[in-house]
Amino acid sequence: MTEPRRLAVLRAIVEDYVATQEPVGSKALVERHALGVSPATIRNDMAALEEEGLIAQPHTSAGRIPTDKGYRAFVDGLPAVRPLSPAERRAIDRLLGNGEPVDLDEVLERTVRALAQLTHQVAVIQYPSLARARVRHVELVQLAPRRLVLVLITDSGRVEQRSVEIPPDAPEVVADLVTELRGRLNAATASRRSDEAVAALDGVVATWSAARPEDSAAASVVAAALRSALDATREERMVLAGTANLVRGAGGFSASVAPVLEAIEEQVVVLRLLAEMADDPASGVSVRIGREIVHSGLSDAAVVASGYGSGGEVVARLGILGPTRMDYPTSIAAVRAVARYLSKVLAP
Amino acid sequence: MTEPRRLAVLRAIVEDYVATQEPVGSKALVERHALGVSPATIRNDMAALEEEGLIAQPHTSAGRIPTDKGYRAFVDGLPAVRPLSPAERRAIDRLLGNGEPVDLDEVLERTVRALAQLTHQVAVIQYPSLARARVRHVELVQLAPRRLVLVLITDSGRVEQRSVEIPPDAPEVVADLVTELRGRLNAATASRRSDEAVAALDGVVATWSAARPEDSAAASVVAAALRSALDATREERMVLAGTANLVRGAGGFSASVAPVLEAIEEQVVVLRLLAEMADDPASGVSVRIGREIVHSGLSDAAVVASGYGSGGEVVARLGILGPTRMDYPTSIAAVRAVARYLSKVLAP
DNA sequence: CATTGGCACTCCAGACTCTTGAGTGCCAGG
DNA sequence: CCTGGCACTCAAGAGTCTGGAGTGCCAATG
Repeated sequence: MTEPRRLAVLRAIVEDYVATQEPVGSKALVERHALGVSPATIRNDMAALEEEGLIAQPHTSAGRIPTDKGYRAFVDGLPAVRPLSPAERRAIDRLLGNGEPVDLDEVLERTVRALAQLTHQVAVIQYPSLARARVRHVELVQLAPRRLVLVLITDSGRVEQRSVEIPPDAPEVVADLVTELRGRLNAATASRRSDEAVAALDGVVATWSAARPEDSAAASVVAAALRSALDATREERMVLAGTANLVRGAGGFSASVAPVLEAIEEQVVVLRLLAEMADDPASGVSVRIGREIVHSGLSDAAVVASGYGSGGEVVARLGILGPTRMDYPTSIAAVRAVARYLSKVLAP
Repeated sequence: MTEPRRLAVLRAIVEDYVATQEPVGSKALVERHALGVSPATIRNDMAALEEEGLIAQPHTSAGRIPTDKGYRAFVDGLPAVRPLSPAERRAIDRLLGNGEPVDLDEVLERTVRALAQLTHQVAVIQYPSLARARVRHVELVQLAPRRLVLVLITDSGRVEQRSVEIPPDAPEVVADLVTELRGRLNAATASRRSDEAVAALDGVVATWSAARPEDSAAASVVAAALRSALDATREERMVLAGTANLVRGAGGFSASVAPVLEAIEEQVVVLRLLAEMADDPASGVSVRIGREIVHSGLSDAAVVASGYGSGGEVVARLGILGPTRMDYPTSIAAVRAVARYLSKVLAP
């Protein structure tokens, strides 16, 4: 029983099971794959694979299906990243190539839809994390006597907004106060990273309160809003597409899809999951399978993810989520390709 | 066969069917509702109701289920908007009451989640339409020699952003150019409604090109971005929650939920649907049931929607989407309550 | 004339059985 | 180490049966 053949058998089992969604037996295996040995031999290999916990049978005398561990061995044993087929390449071009991208939101929106369509899974893209981004400009605009809106622009082009309500016990703000406050905030935070900018805020409030004590309340609520906006640049957001794919191939998940949908709606879960996945240095892609995902509702899901970012630096992550029984080679290739595309588009 | 009793029978059928999800027969009906007549009488009524197309039997010798038309009659015959139960009121307070709303995005996000939880359906909130909003401020910030970001702030607090790329054959822009362009754009558009502002833009580009012909290319791409942002204030966006509810009560939809999920992901469909629903003046809520919705994938869905807006003026709509077999009284009450809540919160 | 009890009829759902076929493990022989 | 053969297992599907819920119709009744 040669060692390499056993892996070939595992690979064949995974491929057939992914394709047919049915337990695969020894006879079917030798028919569909040129393994050069008889079914009996395959049975011996299967027994060994089952011994190792890589495959299992749903019931006695049924074919075998891969376990999480089996998928893991399959993925780790993949020779290299499969290049995209011409059809896939065309599909990417078609989905992403045309039209002028008008802003970050739209680029991500379009890209996530493309990824979902390519892989037939749920696609997720995390917004570029801006912990390293620098403050470019702070805009403060008055909408009503007691109502302002604050807009934070970072050098990566992300825009955060906060509405500010002046408390009723403080005096109403007037235009030149807004102007001056805006000036001071910009002076204090411009070109700073968000953590530095937050630190500088206290000083602004202090000197302001000393100079114009009657308006200290207004200054502090505005500062609080700015602090919140700065914090948000470190906080994560995401965009999502392809939810319908979850129920489409209805047999995808063994149990119900409800817990999966719930986990997805609870975006925090997905973001945390993406964050804790470290990419394989060779392929740039990481894979989590079944029980490797700690979250309870996702125990029969798998995630394929990759970092992306401008200039080689990973600023955020994207990926797909689907049943463990998914086409890993295709998914990995698609995620990798889309991550590269997005990195290129976002490069300044 | 008195006319009012027939409506009572219809109401009872709808209620039982919604509760049990099973066809309801004459005997079960008299047991669960105090109708004061015998099953045989009910059967006569049922025959009449079926004659009118309000109910139907899945097969001969099964109980009856309401048709779309039956639900419609049921909804139209509802005595009045059911007041919220104390439990529901508490739930709304709990879900929406606490915490300072920091900005529009977050208010809508939180509200839509609450609505989904209250009704156990998919909830949708359309962003406030800003066709009537006025330009408050246009900000133009330079990120790189050929890269700008443009931010549009309206007096309703909505913020739109566009990134602007200066074409490589035009000269790079310098700081004072940005400043001057920003000034001219603000002068031309401030306090204008978006359609007026769009109209004024051409003038800006024209005078600018005359004054500084070498930078006319930069001016026109910036103007295009601003025009796009202004257009977007009229275009619709929406926020969504509760997708998991679609599959939760798995028997909800007769066929698969896949087409419904697809329609929802195609947000345009939902937005168009919301837009074409006119609220009943009495309750402020409108209902579309089954085939009344033209979209093919939604033929066994129902939508309960309501407008909301600050100061009595409807600026946008919100609603829920679920199977035709839904608890209309509760849904209508919840949609109404949440719409009122949101109107109050957004009131300046 | 609406209402009611009775009755014959229909038909789905679930339980039960049977059969089939794919698949397995093991063993003895190459 | 591979292979063919053989006995064994078991889920899935096809039939069959039966109970019960439900209906429509009709004659009787207040």
